[in-house]
Amino acid sequence: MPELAEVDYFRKRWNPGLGQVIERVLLHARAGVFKTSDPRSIVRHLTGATLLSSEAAAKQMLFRASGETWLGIHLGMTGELSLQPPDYTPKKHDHLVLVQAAQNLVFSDHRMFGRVQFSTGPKAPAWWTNIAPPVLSAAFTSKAVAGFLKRRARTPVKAVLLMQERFPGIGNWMADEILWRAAIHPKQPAGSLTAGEIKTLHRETRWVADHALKTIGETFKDPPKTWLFPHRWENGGKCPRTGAPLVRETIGGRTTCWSPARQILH
DNA sequence: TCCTATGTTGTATG
DNA sequence: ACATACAACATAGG
Repeated sequence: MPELAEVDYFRKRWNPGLGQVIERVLLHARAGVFKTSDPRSIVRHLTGATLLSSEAAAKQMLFRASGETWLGIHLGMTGELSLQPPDYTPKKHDHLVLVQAAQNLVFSDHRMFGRVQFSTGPKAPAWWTNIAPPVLSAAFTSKAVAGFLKRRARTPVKAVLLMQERFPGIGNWMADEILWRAAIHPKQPAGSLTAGEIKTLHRETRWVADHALKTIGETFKDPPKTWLFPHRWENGGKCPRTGAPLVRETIGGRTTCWSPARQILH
């Protein structure tokens, strides 16, 4: 279930392992999560290394270890990171386990849409530095959003919000939350948004990212009932602002929930 | 059995 | 070259 804030929450779960030696590395070398990395290289370089730091950007995490090693993890659809006791026995879907004296750091993902990346060298690798600037950074301007929407003029705005090259970290639930707050219909073609709607979309994107990081990103608890979030999968769910029924439909290949009383196609 | 799932990527088509 | 739409990836659970 990982989008921007969930990813940051999972990243922090490994915090107790920072500054500590990785004594052993256990992995399922043939798991699909190693499609873009070499599991033997991971074992060779990380065994005996010290885990130094971590950061999150968009839906990715970067763990730096001694010996100029860079471990990247993308959680895909069902991935998660957990902290397990030293005597932990890896389970079926645990693809990567960093064994330390005080705990095991575990990456598991039953559906295997996640990815483990690995590089060595003095500089952070391209797969990390190429991630688009965060929606909470100064580079994420209303003007940049306007230009991006223009180039995707005929695509439903919902699908455009899922494009990581401009909205890094935004996923299915955040996109629905943003559009609901901005009172924009998810099917509205991106090129047909008014100047006012673009400004609102930009503002709400930042608001949702900021508040998700402060709530879910810290505690993993669901946002309050005043958000669309807790209502969007309920059968017979009601819009928390209008009280009118919510609807669901596939838009841009993803199930989308919106409030027809608030979000009107024009 | 059939359908769904908080994601990305490759491919076909315009 | 770019924009657009959708199947494919792999697995569990309702």
